[in-house]
Amino acid sequence: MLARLAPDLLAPKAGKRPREQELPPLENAEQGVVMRFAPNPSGPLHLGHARAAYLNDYYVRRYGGRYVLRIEDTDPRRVEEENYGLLLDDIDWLDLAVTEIVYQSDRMDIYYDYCRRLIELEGAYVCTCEAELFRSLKLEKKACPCRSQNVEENLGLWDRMLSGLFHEGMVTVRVRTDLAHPDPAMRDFSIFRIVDTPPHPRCEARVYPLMNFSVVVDDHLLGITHVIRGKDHIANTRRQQYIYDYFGWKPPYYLHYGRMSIEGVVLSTSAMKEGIREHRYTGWDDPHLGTLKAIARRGILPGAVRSAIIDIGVGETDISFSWENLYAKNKALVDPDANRYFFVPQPVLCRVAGAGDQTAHALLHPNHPERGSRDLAFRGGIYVSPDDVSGHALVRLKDLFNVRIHEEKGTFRLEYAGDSLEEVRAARAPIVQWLPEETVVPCLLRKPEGDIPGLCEPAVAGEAGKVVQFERVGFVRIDSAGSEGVQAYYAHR
RNA sequence: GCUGCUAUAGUGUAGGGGCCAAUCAUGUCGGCCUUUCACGCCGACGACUGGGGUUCAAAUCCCCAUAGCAGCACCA
Repeated sequence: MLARLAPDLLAPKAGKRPREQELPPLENAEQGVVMRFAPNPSGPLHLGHARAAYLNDYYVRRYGGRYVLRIEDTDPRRVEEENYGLLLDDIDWLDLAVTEIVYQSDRMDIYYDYCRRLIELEGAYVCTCEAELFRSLKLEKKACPCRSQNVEENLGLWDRMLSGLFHEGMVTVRVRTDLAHPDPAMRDFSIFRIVDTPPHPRCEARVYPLMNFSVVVDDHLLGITHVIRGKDHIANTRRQQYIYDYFGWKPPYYLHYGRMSIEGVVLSTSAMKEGIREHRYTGWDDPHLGTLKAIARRGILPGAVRSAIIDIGVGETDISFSWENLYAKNKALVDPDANRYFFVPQPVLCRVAGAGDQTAHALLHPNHPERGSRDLAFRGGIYVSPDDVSGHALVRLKDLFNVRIHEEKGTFRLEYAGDSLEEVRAARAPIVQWLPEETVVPCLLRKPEGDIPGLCEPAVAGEAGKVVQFERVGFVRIDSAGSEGVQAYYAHR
C-alpha cells in the first residue's frame, strides 16, 4: 500500500498543470517540512478534504520533507470498516506526496502513556461530574469538585478507567487550563472519554482519546513542523497550546484557512449518507455530490482539483468554491488529449436527397491531425438532432457537405446543397454533427440536470474510462461501453 | 450570551501607507482564427462593506458599525 502511495518526491509528475499562483512562503521551512493530512474514516473524501490535502501537499513538494497521512479513527461511532478502503482509494486518486501512513487506532497505548504523564504533571484530572453539571459550572467560571483531586487520586481513577470499571458517560479526563479564561471554549476541556459500543474495528479500546490530545501527541511524536487546517480548528489550536506547555513541547506553525462552501452541493457526510439512503443519490459517486468519487466519474482530473485548490490558497476568508473555475482548469488539462466524436442527442433519422455515397473523414483532434480520423460512411440516411436543423434553411453536415432543410410538421427532408464551405459561412449556417444510419451506437448522456438519450460513433466504445469531447456538446467521460450501448457522464462544455 | 476570525469585480485571487482611477485567472459580451458553440489570439465589461479617525498621502494603519463564519461536545 505504502509503495503504491509513495511518490517520487524528487521528480514530481512532469506534466501539464495549468499555471497557478505561488502561495506565500512558510515560516521556517527552508530546511524542509513535515506536514500531515489527517482525515477521519467516516466516509469518502470530498472537495473540502481535497483542500487540506493539496495545500499541505503543495508545501511538502515545495520545501521537501515528509508527508504523513494520519487516519484519525478514534471515534468508533464514526468509523466503519469499509471506509478505510474508500479513503485509501481517494488518497490514491489525489496523487499526494505521502511518505507514510499512521493509524491512530494503532497508537492507543501511546496516548494512554502520555495521559498518565500529563496527570503526573498536574496538567490533567479525571472528572466524574455529569456533563451538564460541568457545563454550567464552566460557564460560571467555577471549578468542579474533581479539579482539586491530587495526582495520586487522579492516577487511581485513570487506572480504573483503563481497567473498565467505568461506563460510558461516567467519567472523562480534563486538561487543567484557566477557568477564568474569557473564552468558555478554553476552560478545562476533555481529552479522553469512554465508549462502550460499538466496538472499534481495528482495536479493542473502550477508553478513547479526544482529538485535542491525540493530535498533540502525534504531531509532536511524528515531528510535524507545519499544520495547515481550516479555521474551524482555530480554537483547538489554542486549546492544544495548553498541552504543549505542560509537556514543554514546541508546537508546529499553524495556518488556518477560511471556510469553503461549494456551490449547490452538500458536503456533510451525514447529509450525503441520508440522501443515498433515501435514493435521492445513487451512491457516493452520484454526480450531484461533491465527493471526489463523483467528480472523478464525471471526468474531472485530480490535477484540475489541485490547481483550483492552489489558486484558492490559504486565505482566511470564507469562500464559495465555484464549479466554473474548476471546469476551466479541467478543460485546460483535458482538451489537448480528448478525442472528438459525434454524439447526436434526441436523434431523428432523415433521408438526404441528391447526394451520392461518400465517406467523411473527421479528425480525432483538430489541433493534432497526426492522430488520425474517424471515417463516417454516408449511404443516404443520417441521424441529426432536431434542435440543430429546426429553423434553419441551410446546414453544414460537418466534414461532409451542405444540406437544405425542409421542415414539415416535425419531420425533416434534407437535400444536398453543395460542398462549399464558403457558402455556409456566408449564410452563417450552423455546422452540425451527424451520424450515418448504418453505424451508430446508443449512448446515454448523463448530466446533473437529467439523462439525454442519443447516438454516438461506435469508436466511442473504445474510449471507456477516458474523457472525450462530443463536438458541440461538451467534454464527457465514457463511463461504460457494452452491448447495451455507451454511457457517458457529462463534465462541462 | 461569551470568545475569536474574516470582509477587493458574478466566482476565486494579488496588492499590507504614495508606483493602485487596483493584478491575474475565471465568467460574460464583441471580434479574429477555425469544417465543433472546442482550442488559440485580440478587445471590452466588472470590485476596495459603511462611517469615523491617524497621515502631506489609506484598498493598505486604528476605532465603531454591519455582514458572514467558527468555537463554547465525554465528534473530528
